[in-house]
Amino acid sequence: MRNRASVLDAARAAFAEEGLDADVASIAERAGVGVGTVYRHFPTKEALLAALISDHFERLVEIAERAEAEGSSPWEALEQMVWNCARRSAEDHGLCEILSQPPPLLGTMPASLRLREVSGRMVAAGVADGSVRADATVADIPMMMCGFGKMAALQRRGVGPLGLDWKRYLTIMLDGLRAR
Amino acid sequence: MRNRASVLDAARAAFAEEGLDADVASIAERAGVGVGTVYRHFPTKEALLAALISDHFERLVEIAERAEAEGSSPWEALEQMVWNCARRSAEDHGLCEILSQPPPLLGTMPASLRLREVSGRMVAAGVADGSVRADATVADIPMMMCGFGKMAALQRRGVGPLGLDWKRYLTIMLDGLRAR
DNA sequence: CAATATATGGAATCATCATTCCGTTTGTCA
DNA sequence: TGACAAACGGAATGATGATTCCATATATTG
Repeated sequence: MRNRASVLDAARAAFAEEGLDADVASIAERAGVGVGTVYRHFPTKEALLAALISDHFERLVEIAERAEAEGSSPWEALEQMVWNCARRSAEDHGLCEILSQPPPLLGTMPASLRLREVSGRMVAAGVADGSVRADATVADIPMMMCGFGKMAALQRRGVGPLGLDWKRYLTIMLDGLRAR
Repeated sequence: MRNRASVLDAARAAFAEEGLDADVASIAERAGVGVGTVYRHFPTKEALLAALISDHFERLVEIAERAEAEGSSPWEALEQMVWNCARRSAEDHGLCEILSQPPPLLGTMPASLRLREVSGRMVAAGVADGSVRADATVADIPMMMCGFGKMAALQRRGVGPLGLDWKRYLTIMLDGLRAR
């Protein structure tokens, strides 16, 4: 029934605001249903999460493909992709936590593989082009995004007197990836 | 009684191997005592953790001070400090998690403040020297170490097909901090 | 409309942990 | 050695949260 959609929306909101440990009761409440209903549509909390993650990554793939097409140079494209993916993710606490704690399912998810493909092309183009450091690899991108997720999640939670700032983090990291 | 010491050691080992969520029962078991004994010596699990963290940070301060004294240039010193602190931390899963999830207590801990002081001097010297990017700040160091903690903790847990590697991470990050 | 199948709400169940309590053991001192 | 105190061990308690169950409500079908 269409309750499924409202559960999904509620979950998205709950995870975005409260992070991955938003409890199922809170999701049910937001959706205006009982917990039983949540479980009728999704076997476990994790399954619910997986549906959302997959969705989010589809969007990131779109962003990456657009950047690849629009970027006026390999470096421009890469930079645009990173910043846009980051901006899109930064508002969602839950997604940031996922980025920084890649669960096993993430690695095999179709959208994730496609994202890896696109960014792989971009890195390769940048290396060929001489704009990206010669030893760069596809793996550097998820690594960078993993760190981004951590910074964004912590910053969102207002943690510590340490000056955590995901924009600053990406600025430095991207400079580190650029060829000298 | 000297059980206090064995509890401390057991906790260090437990947190190092199992991460911060090692449970108190596991710590007690490792120490060969009952949970009651753990609580006789430390009011809460957090207090136990705080004792260990403080200890670890003392060591990091030493490492930093040595690097400052030995480094043949501000940049050398900074680099040496970062690599040595990282190496020293990398073996301890618990410490890595702490680095990547700076709890509030960390900010006010004396050793942490001293570490901030030392690294502040090093960054300032590097900027003055022209070897560190001009807009660098003390805050960049804990930020970098926070990311390091995340990478090391995930890598240790063998997470994902993503190529997480704290050495690679630091390499890129340090290049990002260096002046162009 | 009656009978059957499907969806719902939310209380009850289960598991996991930190923390507390108290009967027992070990150590000290006279 | 006997009595008191400090240190123990580990079962019991309390809290939190995912997941399960089932009585009830809603939709379908003949």
